[in-house]
Amino acid sequence: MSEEKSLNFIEEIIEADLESGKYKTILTRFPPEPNGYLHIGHAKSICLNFGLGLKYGGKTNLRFDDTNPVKEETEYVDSIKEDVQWLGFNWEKELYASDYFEQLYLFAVDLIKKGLAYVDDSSAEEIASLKGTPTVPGMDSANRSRTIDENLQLFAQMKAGKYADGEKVLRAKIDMASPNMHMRDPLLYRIKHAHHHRTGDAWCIYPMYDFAHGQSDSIENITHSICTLEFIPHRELYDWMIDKLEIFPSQQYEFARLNMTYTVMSKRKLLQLVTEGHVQSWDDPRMPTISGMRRRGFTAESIRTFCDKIGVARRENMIDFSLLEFCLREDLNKSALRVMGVLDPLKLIITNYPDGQTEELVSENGPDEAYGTRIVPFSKELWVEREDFMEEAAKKWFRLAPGAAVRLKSAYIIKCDGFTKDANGIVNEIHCSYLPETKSGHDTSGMSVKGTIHWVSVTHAVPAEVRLYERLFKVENPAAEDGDFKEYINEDSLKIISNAWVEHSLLSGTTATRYQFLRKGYFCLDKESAASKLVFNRTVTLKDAWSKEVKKH
RNA sequence: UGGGUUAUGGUGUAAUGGUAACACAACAGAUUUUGAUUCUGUCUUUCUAGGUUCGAAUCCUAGUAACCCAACCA
Repeated sequence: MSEEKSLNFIEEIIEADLESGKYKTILTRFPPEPNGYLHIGHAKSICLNFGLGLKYGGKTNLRFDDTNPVKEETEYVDSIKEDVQWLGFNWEKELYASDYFEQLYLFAVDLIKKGLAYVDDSSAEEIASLKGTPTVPGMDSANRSRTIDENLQLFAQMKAGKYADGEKVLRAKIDMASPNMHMRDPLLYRIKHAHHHRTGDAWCIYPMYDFAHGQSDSIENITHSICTLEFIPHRELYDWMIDKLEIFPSQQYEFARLNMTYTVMSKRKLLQLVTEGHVQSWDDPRMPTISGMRRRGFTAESIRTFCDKIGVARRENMIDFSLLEFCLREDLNKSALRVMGVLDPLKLIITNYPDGQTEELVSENGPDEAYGTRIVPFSKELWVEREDFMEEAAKKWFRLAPGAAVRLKSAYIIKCDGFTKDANGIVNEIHCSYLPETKSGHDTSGMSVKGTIHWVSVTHAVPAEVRLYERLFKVENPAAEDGDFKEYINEDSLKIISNAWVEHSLLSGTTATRYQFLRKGYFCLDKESAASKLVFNRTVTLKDAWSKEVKKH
């Protein structure tokens, strides 16, 4: 009651249904086809359906819409279950449309007996040409007037395997002149002599979406069947089936699917990215798949927050990728361990520091005291970030440059005295002197500097590979551009750094550990990482006011 | 004989006839041993034209634009 947040349109419907007594409790479902991996668009649907169940004390089923055996595989079933669980949701029942094949077959027989379905011998082409167009009414098939007995016999023979693929179909008898193309005698069953991932070879006829989905909802007593906008034209048929079959009246509601800038969101396109090698796999960290995002280091919490923030409505949308990044950073900032890692190393020598000496300095692990501290070794030679040094300081430059002073995080203030270059004219060493009285936590100097930089001790550092990811596409909406969407792929979306140095403490992490490399971004261990060779993914950068400053000039 | 759906700042989402608000983005500034975080502030909105009303984002009329529908896919 204290929650003032306004309801989305589906919540309004549910509250009205609960209040009127239409339902005592609600039952929703998340109904993926197991023909690919789940992506962030599915996450919106998952959060919606499971969220509604949770919010209103109802339940949510996970139902696999597995009515097309040639596209579906157990591998996908497994990944979908893993992804839903990872997102933090528990389903009431794990169900399959294929569980209902027998019941669905009986429904079809019922329809035939009622004179509302018939077997058609027409080819796919003939059916298409008789269908008409949106502006031209269709025409009846010659088989439309078959007797009920004949239809019953033919359908039984279809089931028995008497016919080859495509030889016959079962159609609903509705209205070939309907303005809704889906009502022009839609196909109910087609013949496919194919192996099904669950029913094996038990069936050679398979129900179409329109004869499986709504009926499955009804069998399960789903109260609110939520799908995306493109199914609006199917709703008339959905209702027709329930009416004619006289079964539980589930109701379909549609919302707008998620679109996000700089990525694509269709399984077909994502599949192409994988099969054509534009990315490595479905869980490539650049992919908008749940598994890709998980591997990249996204937290389930951040994805849930994102889905909550984008809302649920019925108009087309294009969400800024930056909103997702905002939700990610907001969550990671609360929990990521603060560590130091140098991605583009440049050697810094503290000329007045004793040779061979090591100090154990203390550095904080997290955003607040509760995270405690750890020891970070310090010595005469350090790796620092190459981009933290300029031969000639720019305006507003707070970092290293000849004559400039900076603080080494958790260590000392140092002053840059000079640098050397290699034979190619590339800077290879920076020479600095440190101020012993500026030791972190014990600073008695009263000095203050504008810049603080991260570092790792050369003799103590651990080598690591770091993978940096950029957006996968160069344009906001690749699907809407002229030509093939793949022309807009960002060829520089993956940058592999093989010579990074990180602090020793990173040897003890797991893939579940979230790190903030100070000043560089949020990172996590990749699944390919090993003790012998650490591999990190950059989940997301930190916001960077300096790079904006640079771009301005 | 076409039908359906949707229009609110740069992007999303609210406001259910009564002060157009919240978040992201952008832009300024303060704090900072992360140019991060945090904090403060600025910026821009009801598709168009009529109408009803004391009062319209909301109701009415007529337009306009975008998206969806003619797979033996889901």
